[in-house]
Amino acid sequence: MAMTMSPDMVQVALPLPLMQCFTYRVPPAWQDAVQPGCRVLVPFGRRHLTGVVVPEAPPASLPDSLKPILDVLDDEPALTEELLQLTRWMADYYVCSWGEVIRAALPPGLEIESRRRLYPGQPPAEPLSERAAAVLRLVAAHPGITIRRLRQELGSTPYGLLHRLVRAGLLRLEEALEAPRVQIKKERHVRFAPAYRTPAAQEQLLHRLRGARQRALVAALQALQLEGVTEPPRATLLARAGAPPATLRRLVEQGILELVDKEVIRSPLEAEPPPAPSPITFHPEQQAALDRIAEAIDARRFETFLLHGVTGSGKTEVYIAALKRVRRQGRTGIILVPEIALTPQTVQRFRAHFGDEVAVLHSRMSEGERYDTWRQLRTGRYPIVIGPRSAVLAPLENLGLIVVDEEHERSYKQFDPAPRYHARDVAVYRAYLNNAVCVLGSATPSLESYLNARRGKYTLLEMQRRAPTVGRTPARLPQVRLIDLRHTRLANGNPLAPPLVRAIAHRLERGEQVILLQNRRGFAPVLECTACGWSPHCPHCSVTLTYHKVPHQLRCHYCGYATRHPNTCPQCSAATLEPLGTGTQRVEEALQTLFPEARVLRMDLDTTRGRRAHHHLLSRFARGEADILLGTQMVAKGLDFPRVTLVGVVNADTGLLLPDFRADEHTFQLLMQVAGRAGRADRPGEVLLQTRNPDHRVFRYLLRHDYVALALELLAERQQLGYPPYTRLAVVECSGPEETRVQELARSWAERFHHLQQQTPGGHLIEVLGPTPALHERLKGRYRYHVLLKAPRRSDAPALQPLLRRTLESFPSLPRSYRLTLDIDPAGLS
DNA sequence: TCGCCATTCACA
DNA sequence: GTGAATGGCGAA
Repeated sequence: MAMTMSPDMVQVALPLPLMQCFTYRVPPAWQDAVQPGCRVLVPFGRRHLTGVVVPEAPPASLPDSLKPILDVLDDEPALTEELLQLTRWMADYYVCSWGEVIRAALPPGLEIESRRRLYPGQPPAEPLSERAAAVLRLVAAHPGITIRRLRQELGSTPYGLLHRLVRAGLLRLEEALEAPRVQIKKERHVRFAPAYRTPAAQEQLLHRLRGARQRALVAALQALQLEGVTEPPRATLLARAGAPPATLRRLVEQGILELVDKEVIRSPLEAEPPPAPSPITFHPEQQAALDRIAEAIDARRFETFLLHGVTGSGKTEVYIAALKRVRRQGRTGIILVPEIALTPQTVQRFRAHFGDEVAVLHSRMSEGERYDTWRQLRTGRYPIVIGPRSAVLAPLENLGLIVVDEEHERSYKQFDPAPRYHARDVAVYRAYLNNAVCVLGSATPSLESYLNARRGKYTLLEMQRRAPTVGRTPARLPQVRLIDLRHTRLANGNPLAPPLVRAIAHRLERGEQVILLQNRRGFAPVLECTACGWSPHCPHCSVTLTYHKVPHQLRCHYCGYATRHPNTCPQCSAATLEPLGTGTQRVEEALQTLFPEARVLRMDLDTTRGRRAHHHLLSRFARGEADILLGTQMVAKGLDFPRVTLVGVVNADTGLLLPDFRADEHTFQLLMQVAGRAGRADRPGEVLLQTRNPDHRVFRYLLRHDYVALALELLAERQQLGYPPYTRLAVVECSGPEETRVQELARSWAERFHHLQQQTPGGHLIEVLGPTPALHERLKGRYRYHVLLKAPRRSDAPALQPLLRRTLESFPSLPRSYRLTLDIDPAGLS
């Protein structure tokens, strides 16, 4: 990809789902400033949008006249050549627009766009149609309402009506550029003007000044100077001098003091200095793994390692040692962790070794903090970044290492807005582009990575022993036992069987801690009328409503719909609605009844809404302020708690019953991970699993901590049944408000794909399955149908994307509010 | 014939 | 993803 280009026109990628770039003329004034990777403001249709200049040649055929770029928004390119190359590859691989990928690589909130807003005009002189009156009411209620918002309220955009209302003077339509939501934050600082910078001049000044307040201000600035602060913030100086702003203004007017604007960096890292590093000693397995990685780093060779190490085997120490090696070469590193594991404790472990070379990115940061961190990464201020999925696109140059910790975690796969990328796979490709090393770490690797390792595409490094904690013997793996719920009569609604209750009581007596996993939030997932069998469903989604006891509500976990709990069954009027099944709230209630003295922390989506709630809960538990940590899968990740000696899984079968070919793999991974929380110091740990399927192979292998045996069995099965990682999948989802329409569109899409494939030399490489209704056929008021595409042989997989793209391009445009979304390598059959 | 809506296309 | 042109349909 050549970075040189004819300066009078450029290709611009726009953040829209359009599979093409657009060509713009560059006015002479901008020709020196415009470079690939720069953000530019361009006219597009009747709108203005922020796009990014990409290093592409203009197409052979162009419209007669090109529109000009209106502004260049960056002095330095926002994206390096390397990131342009990476995002380009992602757009090709994930079959989405380059502009959409670029948007994911830039901090949010920077976009400048034009918006059209509506304001009330003259009052209507004659009676209006119902619809026109509705529009005027909306605009009167929300002056400055956007057209998009109006469409949401009305269901469609009545452009004709709007224009007539504007012509009649009943409405005003204004188009304006919206400022970016984030900007560089500046703070006013004060300093002496050049003539007063010497001590002598300042002394003279103090004699000359008449006002006591003016003298106090000058004296305060002098004092601050002696403390080493030559340009204090304005607020600091005023507070110190006890002077009003007017005094300062007068001194500035007299040319004695100057005001300067300084950039302020909003940083989520606490001002506290990084902690002291604890010494690292390596056991032989760690050393061997590190030696292999170090060799590739020293050779500056691209290589991907799968670091398969049991919980507590010391994977983080290996990451740190590898990163040190990379830093000694002057190269940089990215550490990816699942969002949930991104606690201050994780960050502190890296800060202990790398000090303020470490930057953090995560979703709970404000847009301002993210923007500032991104800018500092871009300038090279931080050579190390630790963050979730999106950090794989961080603007670091000279990359030497990318670590993907807990690489099997599904949160690495982006779903909601395109690009639907898998951060692990992007990490491997980015490492390849940089001749860097990629380390994928996990106690229970994804079958994709494990197969890649067995095939030699990745280098497999095994660490099967727990590392000794300093000065102690290594902790043993916890003992896992099953509680067979088929033989245990549970009292109505009691989710905890006697053996688990006894085990909990035992730990409480000894002052040890317990973690309980119940992978469902709320009180009960279903409410059912015992008289007629009716249960409440979401009006927008094809799912039952979950009963939440606090607050007393029925809630949809897919769209957020909430309603009051009905007192009687709306179908038969009986007052016999009974909660079925178990959620975290029910377990919490049971614990409070059984152990009124125990201090229980519940951790699920409902108790971790706040910015730091997640961290607060975990650190309270770590400090011993609670005895039992109860929650959804988020209790499986995160910290080490040395006093936890019991892990209980209230319903280990949740997840096994999902209609997903990865159900067994995911259940095993989750249970292994939560089991690893037990007994990490020198106290032995115990894991109790409540199940109705004690003979299930997942439990069989779990009892023996035997990942490899399960992986081999699952791999053999996947190969036989034709599932990934032996085949490649893509899902095309068609969604919209009307079921028959959605189904029809999905069917014609499948036919078009099939048809195009037949015309392609080489024959039928890709199987087309469906359309079928999605697992939850209706979500948020939209019906969903899936077409599954499958490349049965890996050698045929590269045919998938070009065919998808061609189908997409040749498919007629969809009606408003109907959508097609493509998901390459889907994480689950949702 | 007008107003309303869904459909379709262009956007550089 | 959005704005605007197009054409069919029912009400006047």
